Amino acid sequence: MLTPKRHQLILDFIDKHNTVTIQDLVELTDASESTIRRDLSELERLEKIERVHGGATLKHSKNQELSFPEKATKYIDEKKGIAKCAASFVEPNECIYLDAGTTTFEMIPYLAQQNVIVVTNGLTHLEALGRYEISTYLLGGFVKHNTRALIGSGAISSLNNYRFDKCFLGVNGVHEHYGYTTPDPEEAMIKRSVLELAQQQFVLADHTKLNTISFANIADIHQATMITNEKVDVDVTPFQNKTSVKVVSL
Amino acid sequence: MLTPKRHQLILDFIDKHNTVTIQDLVELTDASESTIRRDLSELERLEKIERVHGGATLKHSKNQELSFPEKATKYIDEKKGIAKCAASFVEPNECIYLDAGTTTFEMIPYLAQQNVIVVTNGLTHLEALGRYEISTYLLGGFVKHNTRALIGSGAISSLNNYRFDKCFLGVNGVHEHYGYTTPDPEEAMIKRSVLELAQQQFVLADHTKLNTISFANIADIHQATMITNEKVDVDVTPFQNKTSVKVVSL
DNA sequence: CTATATTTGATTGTTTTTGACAAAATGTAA
DNA sequence: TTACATTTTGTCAAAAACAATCAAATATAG
Repeated sequence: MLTPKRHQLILDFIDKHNTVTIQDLVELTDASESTIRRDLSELERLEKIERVHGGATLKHSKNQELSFPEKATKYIDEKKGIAKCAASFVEPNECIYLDAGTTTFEMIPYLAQQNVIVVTNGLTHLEALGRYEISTYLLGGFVKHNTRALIGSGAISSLNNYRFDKCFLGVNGVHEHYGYTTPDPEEAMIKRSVLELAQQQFVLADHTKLNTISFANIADIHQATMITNEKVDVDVTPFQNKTSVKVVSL
Repeated sequence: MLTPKRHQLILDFIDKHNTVTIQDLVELTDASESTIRRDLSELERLEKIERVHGGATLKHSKNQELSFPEKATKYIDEKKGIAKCAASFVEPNECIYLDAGTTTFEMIPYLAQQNVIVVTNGLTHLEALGRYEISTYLLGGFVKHNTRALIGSGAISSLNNYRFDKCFLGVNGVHEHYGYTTPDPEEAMIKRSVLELAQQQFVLADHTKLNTISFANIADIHQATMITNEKVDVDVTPFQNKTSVKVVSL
């Protein structure tokens, strides 16, 4: 059977049943498991379906980035350590920018007694900021519901109302050559603008982000101080040659 | 059976019956207790359900969050009626402004299928707007933590990025001579700006607001269509002489 | 036709999922 | 409270599914 025909059969089956197992498809197409696996990989690459252990399902629209609760529990201790270190740079009465994201979120408790003013694009931060009675300004813009962040031209133009003593950004990738990266170009643009508006720049990145590259470039390594945590299998010296790096040990 | 399919079955069952026991799910899915437990843990982590001893239930907040706890119980039926009426003015594909507040909040479910774009300064609206997958823009500005609204110069300047087909405002007072009023001058200023940026203006005011005066003036009666509910002890004819009034009967 | 490139199915070792079981925790009834 | 039954958690080994590799089969080009 021709490959396109097989692919069509697979897509039709999934459309009809929502899910499908490899075995179903072996019977349906009379091809081997290997072939079906290859087909599924290909169809996933084309974003037509979503592979799951044992088969495939209809694609969810929002699987590009993990939504908030999913991320939140991963590496939480690392994040807390990094956040605590980051917060130690904040001085009383400063105006700081807190990026949306789980690591920056963990900074909030440490900001409570500092009488700082916080500007953020992260909707998830608001409740905690309110609880600690921290003066907060929110960027405007389009509401990205899955990550609960504000993006778009509205956010960028809101930014021009503010200047920051320090900014604290989360990123998805840190790479010696490709710099700081994140999946969403819109968010990258905001982070880039923030970097320009702050006197001092900090990037918070746990060890899983090091030496990985995401789609959209934010800035070069040297444009911010990087705060990360130590891990035996990751060598931070290449980064240290390019920018100031703070390594947190748990 | 594939994991996502099992998860879906579990969620469907809980949606239908509100609660479920592990045994129910073992029978339903033909999986072992261990697997079901793992599924429930995972679904709880994703905040889809709530685990209880012996099984799982609908997530508490899911229903609660649709209407907020304190104010929302007061005159909630009146507000819902007014909100439904207000929403009936919204046409598909329009851009509308939804003011912060409990009455405007109740409009959200009725907007779901209309493919509208919503601009708002109400942080409490965001979760519901997200759940109904409504395109949302948020004003920027200072976060007033107690009412969870955005105010200040940042909010005003954000507004200039937008124009609205219709705006829906909440008010605290409606008076024949003193017009629409609200306690906070900052919020009044925002409402006033919004009125100017919209083609059509609506004010939502249940009967308790009629003939009362609050501190800060927003606009004259005639500058918006008023949507209210009927009550024997309030005479709406003075208002009807000055502006268009829609009276909702429960 | 031969040579080359592509697709396919089988095999390998590795990873993930699963079900079973024991120990700990929790709920219940006396 | 204690005693008892049920449920939960954590661990482990078996089973299923996986990615990677390779050689045979098939298709394509010259």
